[in-house]
Amino acid sequence: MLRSSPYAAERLRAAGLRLTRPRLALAGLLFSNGDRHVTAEQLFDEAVKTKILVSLATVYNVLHQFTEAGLLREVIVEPERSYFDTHVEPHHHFFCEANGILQDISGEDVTIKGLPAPPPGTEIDSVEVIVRVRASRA
Amino acid sequence: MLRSSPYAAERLRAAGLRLTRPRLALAGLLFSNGDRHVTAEQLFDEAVKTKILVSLATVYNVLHQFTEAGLLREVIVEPERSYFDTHVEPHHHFFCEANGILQDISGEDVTIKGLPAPPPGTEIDSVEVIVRVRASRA
DNA sequence: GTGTTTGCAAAGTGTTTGCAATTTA
DNA sequence: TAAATTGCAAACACTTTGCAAACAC
Repeated sequence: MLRSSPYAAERLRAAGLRLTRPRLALAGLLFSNGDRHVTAEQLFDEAVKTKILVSLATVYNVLHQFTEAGLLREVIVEPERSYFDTHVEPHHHFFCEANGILQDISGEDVTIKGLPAPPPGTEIDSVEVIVRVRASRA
Repeated sequence: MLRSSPYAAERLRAAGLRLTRPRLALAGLLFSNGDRHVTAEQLFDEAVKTKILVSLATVYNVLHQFTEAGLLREVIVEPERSYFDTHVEPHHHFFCEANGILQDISGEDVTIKGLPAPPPGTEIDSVEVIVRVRASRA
């Protein structure tokens, strides 16, 4: 039983992942509507609402499989929850703790100057800017 | 029973915190040796080694009390652990996941250009750069 | 003395895992 | 059919909490 957007199937195949019902369904939710930032729980709830039968454990598994396959990127902004971002190119984020909303900042527009060399014996893996915001009391 | 470095006592008093044995002992560990980045578990282990009797729960409580009092700053770089930084001024970090080591990057040397305005209705709380590094295969 | 803080153990939260049953290719 | 994946429930790691006893001021 393999039915979903052909686009999702495409991406999974390209990433070398088998086309299973949960993967196709979740890929459909994730990749059909522009850039998204979701937690496992959010995606699970969405799946349930959309009448997709998946277990929460599978949502976690799939999120990690997608991340390893380069289809997602994990964003760490809260100690108690992981966010997954469908935008995998280097870029930055606004994060509002009050409502848990992450928002992309294009990586190309931002320049960072004055970074020292990484500690001896290490090399830079990624550079990420997190701009924490709060509701303005205006 | 209140014995510890007078410096620690000083800071606690200034922050409006009662001078309790656990607080004084942990403040001694935290603030006597320049800037530090610790997890609750690390600080607890250190306390145990130093023959300081504190429960892990109290270490958590104290870390949060110190954070609220402005003596520490929480740094979020891993989903499964919180780090606490004795350096509370705005600054940035190198982080090596392989060994869990955080290292300060002075905030003054770094300039970030091209950040867009924060989302409508919000204002910037903090801007933090996290440079993830890995052991170089040199 | 009064209100705060501690420590313990239990509860909580988000996440991972073991394994039999199912499904993909 | 062989190998991979799923779902469930149990296990996990880290953190928080409830509450009686201990302590600071």
